[in-house]
Amino acid sequence: MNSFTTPLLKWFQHSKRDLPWRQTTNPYLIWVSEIILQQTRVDQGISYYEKFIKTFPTLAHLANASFNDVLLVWQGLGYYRRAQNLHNSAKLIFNTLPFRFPSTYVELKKLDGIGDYTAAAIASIAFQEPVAAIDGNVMRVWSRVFCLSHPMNSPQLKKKCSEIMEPLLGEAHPGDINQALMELGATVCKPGDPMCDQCPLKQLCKAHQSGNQRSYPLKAPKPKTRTRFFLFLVNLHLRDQTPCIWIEQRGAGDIWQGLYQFPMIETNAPPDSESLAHIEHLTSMGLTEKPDIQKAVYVKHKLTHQTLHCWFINTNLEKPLTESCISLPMSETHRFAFPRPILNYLHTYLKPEIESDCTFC
DNA sequence: CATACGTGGAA
DNA sequence: TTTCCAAGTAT
Repeated sequence: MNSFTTPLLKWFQHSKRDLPWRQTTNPYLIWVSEIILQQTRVDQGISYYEKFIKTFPTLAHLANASFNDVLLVWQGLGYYRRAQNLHNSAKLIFNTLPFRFPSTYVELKKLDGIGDYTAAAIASIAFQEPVAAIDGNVMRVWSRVFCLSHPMNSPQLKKKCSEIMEPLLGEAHPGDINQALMELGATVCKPGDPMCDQCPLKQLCKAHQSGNQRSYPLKAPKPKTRTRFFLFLVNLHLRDQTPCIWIEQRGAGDIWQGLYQFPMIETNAPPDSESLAHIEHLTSMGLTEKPDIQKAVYVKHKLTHQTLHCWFINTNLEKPLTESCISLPMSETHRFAFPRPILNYLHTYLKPEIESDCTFC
């Protein structure tokens, strides 16, 4: 037995958390959990996993669902391309006869949304294939154990981890070894304050022995961020005695692909007389009153690579801003997926307004 | 290979 | 308040 895997597996056996996806070996469910957990904390992912498998209990359910319904379940989780990829891959698997869930690393990796890590995770956990699942946790653990001097997320560090793990996975329990390393990274060998006293690998860890555990892994460079200014035109109106709002779907090539928003104007600077003049120009579209920026609701929303400055402006736009706008009854907003800032505005300002304003009763 | 892609909880 | 960052992938 290996000097790493023996203490690791023993520790995992009695220290692992009781997580919903650990109660199954169903590859479909393992797959769903792995996609949800990409760049996502376990705490945040659990409720989404529960909701997802309740809505789509089998691959057939997912394959036969509409993309809109998949996106709706994903609403609020972020990285929405994951939902698209999951749905596309489910349809592909389900419609390729004879129906069989891909069961090897190589087959899995061909699917949209499944890269090195996820292919190895599913192959090892659901099919016992001895392949290394290397995520951020695993890289942090090995980075400390061997004092590796490559920055986090660098291809070099990933390659190094792959070389370290290859001889460990051949004997038995590749799925448990992968999960044990991830669990160790998530609960003990944490980024900020590793709890080395509880670590099954402390005798083997070079960083701990030299007291340098906090110096590893080396930090990845900060991503550059760009700043954007969004003006959302909020228009509550009556259609057939029913309170409605205009919404439009976001397209490809930008954030929030496939989600819905209020008609929006993006400017290069915070709203000023120039941008308001631009909005005024929309008078031809039915805007009969100049929007008052002072009354706008302002929200700052930060993404990994962007800082969004959002203003929500009430308008009396009588026609859609573009051809693709939909006049949606307020009672139907729960059928569409919105980005977090839109959803927050909807629930904080629009829903209460409808309930309190008698003109909409 | 560097960069874009969300969100929310902890420090 | 700001910063960090979490079970990565696609391009």
